[in-house]
Amino acid sequence: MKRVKVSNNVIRRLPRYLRKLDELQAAGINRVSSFELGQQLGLTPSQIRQDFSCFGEFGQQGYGYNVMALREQIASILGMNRGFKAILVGVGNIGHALMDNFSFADCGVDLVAAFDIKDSLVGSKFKGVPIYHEDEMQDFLSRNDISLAVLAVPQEVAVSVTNILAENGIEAIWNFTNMELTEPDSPILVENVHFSDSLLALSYFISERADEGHARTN
Amino acid sequence: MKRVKVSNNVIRRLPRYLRKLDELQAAGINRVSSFELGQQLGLTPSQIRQDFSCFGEFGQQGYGYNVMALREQIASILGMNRGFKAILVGVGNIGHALMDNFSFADCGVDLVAAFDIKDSLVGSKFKGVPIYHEDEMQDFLSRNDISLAVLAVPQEVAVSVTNILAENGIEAIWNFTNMELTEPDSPILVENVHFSDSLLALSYFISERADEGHARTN
DNA sequence: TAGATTGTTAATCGATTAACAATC
DNA sequence: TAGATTGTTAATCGATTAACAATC
Repeated sequence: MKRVKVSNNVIRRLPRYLRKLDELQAAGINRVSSFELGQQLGLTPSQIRQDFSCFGEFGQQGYGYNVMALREQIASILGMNRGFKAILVGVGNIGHALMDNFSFADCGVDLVAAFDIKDSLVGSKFKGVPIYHEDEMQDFLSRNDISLAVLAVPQEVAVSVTNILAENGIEAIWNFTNMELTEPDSPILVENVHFSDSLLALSYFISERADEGHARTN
Repeated sequence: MKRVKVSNNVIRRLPRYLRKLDELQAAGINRVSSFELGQQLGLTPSQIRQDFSCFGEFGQQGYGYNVMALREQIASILGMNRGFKAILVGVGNIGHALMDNFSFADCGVDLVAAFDIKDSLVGSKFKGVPIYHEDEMQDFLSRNDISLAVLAVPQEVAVSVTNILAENGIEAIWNFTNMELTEPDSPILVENVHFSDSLLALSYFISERADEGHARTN
């Protein structure tokens, strides 16, 4: 697989391609052109072909793309079949909701354990995932090859937990706390899920439309 | 306030400015330059000044920006003081986690009601927010000026609920289902929170680094 | 006043779009 | 073969960065 420097915009579109291809596959469609894909995703055919060409040649002239084959290529590019292992730190509401509703497996990620400090949780299993005490985390990490930590602890302890994770070889943090964890020198990858950023952007768009609508009636 | 067409990139940075300014304010800092702000956010001073200039002149030559004043300007741009009202549809794990952990008020949004079909929930209140039966939603919407719906229902009913919301004057949907709701012709604003897209992007970056690291050792 | 820093204009850089030869 | 559609190169467009006069 080619591994040239790919822009962030392209990478952020890959999961959207994947979802759409899954949808097409589920609908029994096994062939798609960049034109059709573009229409359904609101992108130009050019852009889609450019995006794919960052990683190789997946199509066929005069035909387009095989849905299943393209889906597998993109899954592979995203690292979905590398068997990355993850732990969940913090089994509060958000952590619990993730365990219950979110399919890590569908992303090719193996959630192997969860950690919390609450006695009522420690020792139990949820959907097959054991919940251990956070004191055991360091030991667990040293004995297992964990790439990823899902951080869903209270804000107050977010930074200290992050330090423990970083010291114990975690490569990436999927951050559900509202804390900015990215330290300039740290080699750890952080992907933030800032609910408020998302809601505020939406609030902006509602405001914008309200103002436009008002202007139009004047 | 100026309302020129502002690029999506700029809008997505506004909530980050807001968070950083809140942080500075909490730390008792009341003055900041574009240079300092840039350092802390990993942006260039130029970009920050360009971003702000889309909306007006908030700084002062030789001084920089007053943290509190700038914070209020950005809050206002984001529509945080417009008193937008929201309802939550679906009080499962995710919906419950949002009610419990997420501060709508901090985003200037007033969560006035939640809806579900579960008898054990209907009629109760959670953190002051009443939970009604989904059958009452249409009636509720007709009698209240609700801008925003937080969609946290099971995937199977996402589209049908969206239609009801659209027919009853909802302007925007904050979408926590993994369904693609954006219909080409629909005037409703949709902001998707796709957990899987976020995790898959992270998975890509871990893979990329692993490959690079491997290449480096060769 | 001298120093600092803005807002804005111009230059650069990167991403998207268009065009088209290659080819299934 | 003729039609369709790719992968890629060139053109365009937009976003970021640099520079600097204005001014606090």
